[in-house]
Amino acid sequence: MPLSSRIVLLEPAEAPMSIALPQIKNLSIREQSLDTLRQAILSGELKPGQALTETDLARQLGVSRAPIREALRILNSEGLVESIPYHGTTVRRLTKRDIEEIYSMRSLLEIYAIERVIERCDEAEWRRLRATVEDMVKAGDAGDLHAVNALDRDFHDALIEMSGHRVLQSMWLMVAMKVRQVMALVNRRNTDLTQIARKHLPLLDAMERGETQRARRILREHIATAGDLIAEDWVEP
Amino acid sequence: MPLSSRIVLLEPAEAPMSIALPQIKNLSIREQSLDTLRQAILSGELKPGQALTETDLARQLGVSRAPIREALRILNSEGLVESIPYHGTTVRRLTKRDIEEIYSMRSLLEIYAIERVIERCDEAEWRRLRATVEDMVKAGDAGDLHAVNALDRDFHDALIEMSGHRVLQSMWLMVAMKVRQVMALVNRRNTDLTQIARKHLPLLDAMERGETQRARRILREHIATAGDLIAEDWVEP
DNA sequence: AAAGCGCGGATTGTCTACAATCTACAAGCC
DNA sequence: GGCTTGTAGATTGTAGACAATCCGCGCTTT
Repeated sequence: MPLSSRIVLLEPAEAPMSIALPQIKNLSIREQSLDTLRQAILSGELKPGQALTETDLARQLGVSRAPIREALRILNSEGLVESIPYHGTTVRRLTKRDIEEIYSMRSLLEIYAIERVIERCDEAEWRRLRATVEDMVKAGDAGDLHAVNALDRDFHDALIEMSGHRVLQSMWLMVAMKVRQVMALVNRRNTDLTQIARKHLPLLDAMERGETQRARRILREHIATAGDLIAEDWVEP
Repeated sequence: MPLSSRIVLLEPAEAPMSIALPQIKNLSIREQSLDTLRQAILSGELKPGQALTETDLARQLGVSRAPIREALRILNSEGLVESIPYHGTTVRRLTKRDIEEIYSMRSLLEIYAIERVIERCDEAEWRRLRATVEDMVKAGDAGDLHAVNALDRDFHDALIEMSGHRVLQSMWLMVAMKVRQVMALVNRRNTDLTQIARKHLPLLDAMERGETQRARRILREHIATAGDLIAEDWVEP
């Protein structure tokens, strides 16, 4: 038996094997169901108002009701679904007011985040942000809607993460999920991709120069116009 | 049998019987367990780090594990407990950093709330707020710690509710729970009750006069000093 | 003596069956 | 006919049993 190789495996920080080998994670059925359902709601696959019957979900996913129920309770406290005792669970409906509130909360949280980021961000992180925006611009020029969306999410998530505020981050998670859901439900017909991507440049400039007030103003308008555009032609059920 | 009385009961809107008869609410065991556990955590009865074993809880409450598990999942996504797969659930620990973050988030949310309240509050609501503060002052003078706490909560909850922003309200709920927990865990030795109660008066004045900037400053300092005082002599486990 | 090995106890994860409750619709009564 | 009342079907709520996993302890092996 090659003892040497075993010893290497036991050495804690010798070789960076964690990079080569992907983490093996045996997620519980509850977590898998949760992820699946959440993803389906955020992608718009499960539409607001749609009924989520425990028995049906369990049969579709090939599991029992217990883990499904626990997943639904979690989704309920995340505000993505609504449950009525002995009646059922449905994907939560979104009104125009909801959308306005979601975007105003997003504005509040994100502006607070960039104030903190401006104070504590270092050179490496600025480069990381700038690289993301540059990729976004490229994707916009190439007309790759999917990539622009993903990079836009990355950018704003990174902003929040860099704030180093975990409570803020958990609140952001809630709001960001709703934003994703809204974005998936609205049919963006006249969206100029290159425009969206390039809008991030002045924000990043202002932040990097430490011009807090200007950064605040740009971000506030950025989010407000986005929210207003969506809320405007939102069709209530 | 007195038939007449039965007829009265059957009349829908004749007599205001809904006032006489209290609503009967059959809360599920899950909800009852959830309320019980949450209350125990917020009151400090269940201390951070304490293990919450499903079997034990089920036996203590005289129910099965299923509803307990669902309650624990909800508490987990509320951030009050922490679960590790196949290992157990514990009351979430609070670090000094947590407390700083909680109070800074409270400040952010509540300042945003009063900005909205100043714009849209009407005469009756100002009276309601003022009455609460006056009661608080009285309770403070009487040295009734419990009453001051309850009225303080009422006051700040009312502010949030008056903002008419439901998403803000749901975020507030999360933060306010943590604040309650912290307040219950810290031993306030040198708290001047009359001082605390009277501190609300200038805030209310500034708001009622529409002096937004001044109201912001007062509230920010009010919350910051409270948070700093607690964070200062917080003993980490 | 120290590093692997396996075993037992404790805890969580999942499944199945059964009970409680709600909605809607049909039957009965005035 | 309109209102109450009862019943059927569907759905959620709860219970109890079993499986999977983790942890620590003592044992073996080198």
